[in-house]
Amino acid sequence: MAKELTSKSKNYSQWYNELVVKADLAENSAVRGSMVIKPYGYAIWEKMQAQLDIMFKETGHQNAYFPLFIPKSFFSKEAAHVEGFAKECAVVTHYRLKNDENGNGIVVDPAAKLEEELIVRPTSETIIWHTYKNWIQSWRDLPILCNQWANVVRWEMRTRLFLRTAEFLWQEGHTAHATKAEAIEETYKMVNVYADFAEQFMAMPVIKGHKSENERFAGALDTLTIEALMQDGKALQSGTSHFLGQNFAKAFDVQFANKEGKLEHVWATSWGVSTRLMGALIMAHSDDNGLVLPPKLAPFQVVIVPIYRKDEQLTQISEKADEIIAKLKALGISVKYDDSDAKKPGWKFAEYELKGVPVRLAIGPRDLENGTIEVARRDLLSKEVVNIDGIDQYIKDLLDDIQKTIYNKAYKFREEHTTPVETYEEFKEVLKNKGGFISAHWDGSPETEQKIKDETKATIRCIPLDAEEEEGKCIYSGQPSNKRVLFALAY
RNA sequence: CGGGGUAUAGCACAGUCCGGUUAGUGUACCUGGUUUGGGACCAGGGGGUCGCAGGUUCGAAUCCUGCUACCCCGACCA
Repeated sequence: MAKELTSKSKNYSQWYNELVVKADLAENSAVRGSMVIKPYGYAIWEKMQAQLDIMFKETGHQNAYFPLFIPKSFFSKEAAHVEGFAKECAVVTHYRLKNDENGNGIVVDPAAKLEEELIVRPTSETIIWHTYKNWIQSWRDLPILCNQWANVVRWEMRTRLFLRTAEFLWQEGHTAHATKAEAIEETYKMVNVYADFAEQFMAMPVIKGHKSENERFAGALDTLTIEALMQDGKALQSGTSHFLGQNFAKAFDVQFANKEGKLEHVWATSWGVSTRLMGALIMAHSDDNGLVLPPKLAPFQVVIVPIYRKDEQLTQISEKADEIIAKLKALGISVKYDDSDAKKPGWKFAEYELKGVPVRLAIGPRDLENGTIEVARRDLLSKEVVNIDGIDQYIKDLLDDIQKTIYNKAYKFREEHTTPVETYEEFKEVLKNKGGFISAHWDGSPETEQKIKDETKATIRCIPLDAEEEEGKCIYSGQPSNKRVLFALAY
């Protein structure tokens, strides 16, 4: 990593890309804007998936799978939706290749043109609602609470590793309800699941809130979001939950017979989080030595590095290490023992710091003599020598403490970088010199938000769910406002 | 699509302005030895169509033309 780059550096994306690559998480692939997720990075994603999946099941959802390809005509059925996604779709037009007669290698066979083009899903509302039409006839068929783990493709003009790749992995929940109230309740329920996941597992504090009209999902009546603050003062939308009203039910003609025997359109929600969460995790916690992973999402929570000169020493150390590993595993702690002879201890120390392993244990001849072990924690970069008796419980407590400490650090950072302002001058000053969330009054009009965006690049990240009623004046127009909203520069 | 930049070993770069030995440095890699409590040291070794295609020239990584890819800044966005 270049020395002048730090986590506070203005060239944050460069620092981030360096870290991501060096931490062995991902790299850009041969295809523009898409990524290869390397094994260590994918292990983190699997941890996230596993936990989210548990939380979805706990809230009554089931997994299902829908097609990758969506007929083009499906997209035109919901006007706002097609408007939102038309500009960034990958389109399949042919189904066969052939050898070129002029010797130019393999070419697309013009004879194999598809009758109707297929869109590689940018999101699955359309294909799913097409399917739901066949699943729903009566109020007895509702609700439908499905989630899909899948990849989607959005042909973005500009991409950024993890945060905005052309192809990304995500989950998308799609639910169908008999009543408006039940659908709205579902929308809130899932944004709460996301917030709990972010805070309890990613150790990343988030603000729950409504998106403004300008930032709302294409086709939604309301979009709830969790917004996190990165260390460079920019905000990242980390998950969204949409109340879709009856828009998709009407577009795909999905009606059910209610208890009175009358036909009604179904109410819908959709919600999703993506591999962008990986980017959030990295950018929220990393320091100049590399990743800092919360213990609950680390592929392994503890690494043991033996320090030895001779093979006999390694044998003795390994015996001790095996005892410790057995004890730690009994407490549900994941451990890697790195007795590889290929690298020296110093190299391993640096490497596991880069990878963000929460706790590092080192055992050498000195420890064998004294009955001790060296314990280093990644979040504080501190280390101490402790007695080996009771080490298992000691590590368990330490992991809990690290999880909390990482969260508290991020929380403190966010509190220190959330600034209430009263005037537009103040707004611009804070935005330029301090960054972070800016809490300000807004008149509620899309025009005002657009003007502020044009002039400062800052957008309304959300209207917080817990915003207090408060008389005020819009910082831009001076019109009356009854609550503050959060502005920030965003990724 | 607009504006700027880059393309030379797995990676990071120098060399290009001002053409001229066998294209170089760091790192990584291979072999041997000494090392191992914070990214070791010594010695030896392998690895290059200098992005692609033309052109100028006795001679091109270097000059000219065209093309392509990537990066950064905008418009777009989970």
